[in-house]
Amino acid sequence: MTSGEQLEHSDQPLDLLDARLLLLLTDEPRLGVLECSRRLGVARGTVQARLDRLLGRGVLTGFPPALDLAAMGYALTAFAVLEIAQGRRQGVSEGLAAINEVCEVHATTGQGDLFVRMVARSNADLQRVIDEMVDVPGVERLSTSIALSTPVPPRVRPLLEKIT
Amino acid sequence: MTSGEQLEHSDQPLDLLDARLLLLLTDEPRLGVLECSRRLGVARGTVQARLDRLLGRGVLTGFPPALDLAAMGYALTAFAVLEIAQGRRQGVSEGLAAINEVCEVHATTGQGDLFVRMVARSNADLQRVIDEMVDVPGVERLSTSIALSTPVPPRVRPLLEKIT
DNA sequence: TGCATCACTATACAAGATGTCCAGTGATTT
DNA sequence: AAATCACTGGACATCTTGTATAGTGATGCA
Repeated sequence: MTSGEQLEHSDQPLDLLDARLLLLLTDEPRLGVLECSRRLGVARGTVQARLDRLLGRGVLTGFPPALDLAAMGYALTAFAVLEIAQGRRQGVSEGLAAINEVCEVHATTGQGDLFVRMVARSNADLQRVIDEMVDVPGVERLSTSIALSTPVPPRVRPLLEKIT
Repeated sequence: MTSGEQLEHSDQPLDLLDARLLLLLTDEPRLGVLECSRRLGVARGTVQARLDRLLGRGVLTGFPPALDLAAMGYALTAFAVLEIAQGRRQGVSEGLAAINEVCEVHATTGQGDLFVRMVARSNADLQRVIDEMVDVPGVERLSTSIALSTPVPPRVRPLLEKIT
């Protein structure tokens, strides 16, 4: 009876309903399928199908718990740019991955070869983490900077709102 | 009858059960409270109480949907280090926050003043995003590097496993 | 030593959600 | 015109949730 979304299915990865659903789940991630369907004004089966499709396509990869590292005792977040010996990226990456406090590593263009995000409990602890990184075979130069504040915390919301 | 965790409550932010619970939810985030209690071998009420406590303390901040930006059409991730005019951090941060493709901004020590993570659909699109950033009043210098690969994707698992 | 407190177990019950069907409808494709 | 597709709306049994309560062992404190 109702209906009326714009259905230019596939090709365009996300349509309006997908975006609204993801936005809803972004704001209240523990909502069940039924509650989502009520809020969006569509049938439950539709929400279920959309979620399945998003998961299947790999757009939605899951609902991991978001942890506040600071609240867990990791007061510091720091970034490191490192230059590595030619052809050692694989090995260095593995070495970095073995360090617990290393939260993220990217290979980048530009002067630095690898870019690392890490956390530490204190300055002394950060020193220890840095030392561990320097000790990884293949690491030639490492420069660190500490995050003083985070004016824009990690977000995807604006990209979804753009669709809406 | 059973029991036997180490209960050195509070002070230590996370105990063994907390860590195991968070690890479980990291791996299978859509598990319900009941299923978690079964897997962990504790009573449902215990899991419920732990989750409430973690949420209350702010260690667990929620279960946001994890989106694969690449699958959403944002093929590129890039980082920018920018230097800004003295005393303009607030304003610049707001300007950056207004750009949809800006996913994260940190103020850092070291040469650059702000560090930005952003995404784009293509090289041309990235150019557009960079131009928008340069146009933010107060931005004096901007250098960009593109993420070629991500040897270590964002993770907190190792920090939890350390507790276990 | 003795009592209060705390975290946990174990169980219960009503209310609600989920997984899974299916028939029906309108729009799009062929 | 027929087939296809996404969606609606309803139904059903089964499972989960929110909430409560009594009982147990360990810890803390007077």
